Amino acid sequence: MGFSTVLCLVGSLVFPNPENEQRKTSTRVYRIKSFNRQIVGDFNHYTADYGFSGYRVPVIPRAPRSVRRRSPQKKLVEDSTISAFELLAAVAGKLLQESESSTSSNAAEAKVHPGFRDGKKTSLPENDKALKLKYFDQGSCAESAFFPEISVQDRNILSIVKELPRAENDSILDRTSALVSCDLPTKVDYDMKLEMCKDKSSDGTFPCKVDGGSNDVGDIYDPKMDNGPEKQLVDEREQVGDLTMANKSSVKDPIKECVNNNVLINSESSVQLSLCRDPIPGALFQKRRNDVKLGIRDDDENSFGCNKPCTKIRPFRLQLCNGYRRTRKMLTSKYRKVAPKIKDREFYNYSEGMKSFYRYRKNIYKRERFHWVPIKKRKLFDHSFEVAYDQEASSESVSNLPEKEMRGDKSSSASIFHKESGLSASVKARQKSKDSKVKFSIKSFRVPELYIEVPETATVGSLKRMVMEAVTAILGSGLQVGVVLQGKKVRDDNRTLQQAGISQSSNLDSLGFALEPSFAHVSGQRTPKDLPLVLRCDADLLSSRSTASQIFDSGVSNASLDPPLVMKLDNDNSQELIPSPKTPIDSLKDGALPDSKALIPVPPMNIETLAVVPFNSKRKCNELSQRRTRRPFSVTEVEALVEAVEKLGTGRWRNVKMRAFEDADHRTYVDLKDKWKTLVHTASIAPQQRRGEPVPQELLDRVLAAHGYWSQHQPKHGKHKDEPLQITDSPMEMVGA
DNA sequence: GTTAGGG
DNA sequence: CCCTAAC
Repeated sequence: MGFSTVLCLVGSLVFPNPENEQRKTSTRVYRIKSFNRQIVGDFNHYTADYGFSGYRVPVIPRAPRSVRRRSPQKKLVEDSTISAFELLAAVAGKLLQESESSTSSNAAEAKVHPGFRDGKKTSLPENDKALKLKYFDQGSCAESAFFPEISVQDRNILSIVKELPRAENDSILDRTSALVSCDLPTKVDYDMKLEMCKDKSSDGTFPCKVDGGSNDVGDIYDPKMDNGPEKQLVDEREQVGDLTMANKSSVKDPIKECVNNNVLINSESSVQLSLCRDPIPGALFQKRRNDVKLGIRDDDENSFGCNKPCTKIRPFRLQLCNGYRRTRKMLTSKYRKVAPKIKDREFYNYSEGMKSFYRYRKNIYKRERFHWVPIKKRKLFDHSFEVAYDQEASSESVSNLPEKEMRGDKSSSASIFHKESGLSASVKARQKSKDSKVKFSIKSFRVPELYIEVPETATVGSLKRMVMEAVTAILGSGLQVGVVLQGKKVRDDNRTLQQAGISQSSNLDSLGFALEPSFAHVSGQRTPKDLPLVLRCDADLLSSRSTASQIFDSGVSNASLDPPLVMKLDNDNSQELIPSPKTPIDSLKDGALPDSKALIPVPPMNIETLAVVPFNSKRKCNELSQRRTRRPFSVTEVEALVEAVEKLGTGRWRNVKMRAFEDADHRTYVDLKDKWKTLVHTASIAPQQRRGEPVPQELLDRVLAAHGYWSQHQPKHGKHKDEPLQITDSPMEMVGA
């Protein structure tokens, strides 16, 4: 059937909170939360290739989204800013509605329209694009609003903007300029900028973007680029030129082909497409508290409804590994909960936080564990997933789906954010009772999370460039699609959807698609051995979670946890655009984008700075590692354990290990001890209360018998080291008799 | 490095 | 499984 897509690039930036500019640190960390695109596709039930190249699908207009749905905005420190955004949102929404009927199905072809004001910029894309604007404010949960299909032609928006007080304009402008826009959306953005920049006298000029058609990547505004904005613009355009080109070709490919060929999509093309063709973007504006040194993922708050308003910060660390990737391990809410305690500690030092993190994790996990309600945002801590249930998105997707049939259909949407990789995907899955097909509506993909650290004195323009660089690097390095089902990564590409559990009857809400960076050299670092390598150092963390060790018989394993890219800009002279032929990012992608002319204001010394992985140097790798993957004991193992304990007793786990689990590297004696503990518990409870793979009652009986016996004979504490052997045959005989 | 226990 | 105190 037809394969249509709704593309939406969402760019998010974390802005420092101006109010808290008290910190001496001249560095700011920007977190690019996401660049999303939406894809709607229809997949054959039996195709488990996941090779659908949604990116190639033609862009279709998105249906308008009601602005009313926006959740109430939280009070911001900067009311003006809020107002501005709200205003924009409102306007956008209005425009959207108005233009709803005029949407075209092919976004690729943007029409040129005469400027609507002052004869300024003239080309205005006509296509409707969806503008998703996420707005994160300090201390508040993420507020998001979708502005579907904004008709650029509508000049009302312009007028309104223009009427805003200068302060507001500036705010808007700043934020707006931060948008990574493409295509049509860019136009809108641009026009607004033009209007606003009239009043801006000192910030330089706004580069006038030359309309390049639908493939524009969007301009990057650099207020400091007085001396050559145009040139900069050109460079930037060139930078993405190849990407755009690549896109074109792929875009034209009928989706059908991609879908039916069962061929994995060229990740690069996909990436490029997402980068260049994504219509528009939105921006996530987030504020960070500067007074808190330990950052905590803001998303966490959403998950737990935390009331703390100032914990927008999140822990992060920089890592130098062919591109600074951040090992993202402990970004869970517990972590946040302890923020108050560690707020004054070293910025990158989370040792304390980690402790707390672990301490709290369990409770939180318990709380979340069995809840799968459609809350706004939810996470699967065990897998570092953030699952968001976006009603808006859902409704939007539904209303925009090409097939009208979808309307009224019971559909659910859920997005899963892979915290470790920074990639996420929102999926809207619907089941079609006929044809044994499962329809997926991939609402969005996220590029890996980016952490960019720049000095406060850096210019917005430099920041933008860095973001662009980072994104380009990620995209250029290639991406691969991952399928996550219920927190587990489906790795077996040969499985059918049915086999993988992705079927009509399955809970598709828990299905997610993730874009995973696929750095060649990184992948080469993957641990060859099939070890329970959960505990690894930063370098390995890059992909440790993706190693084969995680692949289980079922073909499903925990999702990989790839850290995000991290960029750091420490140079106060960042204003000076330093053509960096070999920036960290460049080295990262290394060849991926040989033609890139990106400018990265990161001097060599900064590279070294980056090389220093804050966490790394101060903590043990294990501290950052994730909990080992759960490896349930098999009946065979239990049997071996029982037998060993029967003979050795319950106080010599090391011996038990050597005796019965010598070759089981993944079973430590502590594990055995713990298992015995649970076995005893299991044996003592009612069978109905037992979970997991059932252990033969016979074994459980032996467990109880041995436990009872050794409890009395206390072979523990090295009482009689040799007794076990001596009584090897007596204990069980006694008990069993 | 091991154990024992609490989490 | 994790974490730690106490060997």
